[in-house]
Amino acid sequence: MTATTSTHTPPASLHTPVIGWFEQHARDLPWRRPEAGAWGVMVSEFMLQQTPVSRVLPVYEQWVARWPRPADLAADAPGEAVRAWGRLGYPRRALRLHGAAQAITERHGGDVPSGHNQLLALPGIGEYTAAAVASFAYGQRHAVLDTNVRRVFARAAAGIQYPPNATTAAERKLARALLPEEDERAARWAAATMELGALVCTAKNEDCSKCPISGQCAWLLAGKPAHQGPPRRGQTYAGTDRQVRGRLLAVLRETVAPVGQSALDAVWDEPVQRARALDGLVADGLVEPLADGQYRLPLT
DNA sequence: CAATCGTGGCC
DNA sequence: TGGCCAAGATT
Repeated sequence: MTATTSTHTPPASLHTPVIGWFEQHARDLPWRRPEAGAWGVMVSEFMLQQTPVSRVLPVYEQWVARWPRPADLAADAPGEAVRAWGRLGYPRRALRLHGAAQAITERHGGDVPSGHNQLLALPGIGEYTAAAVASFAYGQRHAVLDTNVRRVFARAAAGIQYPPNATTAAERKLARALLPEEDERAARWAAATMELGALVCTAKNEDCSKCPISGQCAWLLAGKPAHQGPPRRGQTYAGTDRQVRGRLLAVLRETVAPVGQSALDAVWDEPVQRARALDGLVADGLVEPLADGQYRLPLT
């Protein structure tokens, strides 16, 4: 067997330019500052799930000021988390973050756990977020596969414009193979590839002239062929239950006092869909029905 | 595995 | 104008 070590040696030819670019161009985001701590990192990761940085920034500042430790959030009502979530979208994330804070308080002495499996066991934390917190907050070596990193790898390594709709085993394998050996450098690499995807190797209007690895990008070298596979599923919104749920919850966020049926009926004229949406919010624990027929954000 | 789950800005 | 996209998780 030919003893080429290259197969098992992480490509420093990629690491060095990408990490170097990151050191020059990384945004100064509050959750990247040392004072953010693991809790700040975790709060930011929940908020950043499917929501742009620009919209997260002000809400993040309010959250960590109001609830500086997991126990502070755990001691407050889940409805307060939903209210403070504001218009970030996907409000179940607020509920799950509150639940995660409770679990951290009860099971981990109030400190965000550092183990990948411990993180995975918390509500609202999946494969990506567990790896992100372990990597960014604790400097561990994990493959951090978010939409940005997946796109960068799809282009640079696979030579295609967009990654598959769902993360594949091949992507995980590739991400692990590309991981630098040393923990801190691996964590740096994770943040750097993510930032590269967010700022340069974007979904649309990518700027290859600013890319530190354009000379090694399989997609660019192939002439940037257009996306082939199945169309990436667009998300309709107007007229859906999601829109109705959003309107209902917006009413409930405005006031601490319980809200009557009539105030909720005013947000949507179709009664069947309106009732279904409200039932869904109650089932999700986002809304609490009271005995007198009124509704409010959950106190417990 | 595919559907569901918010919201707003941009080209 | 409207489809597309944004640091996913859950069922």
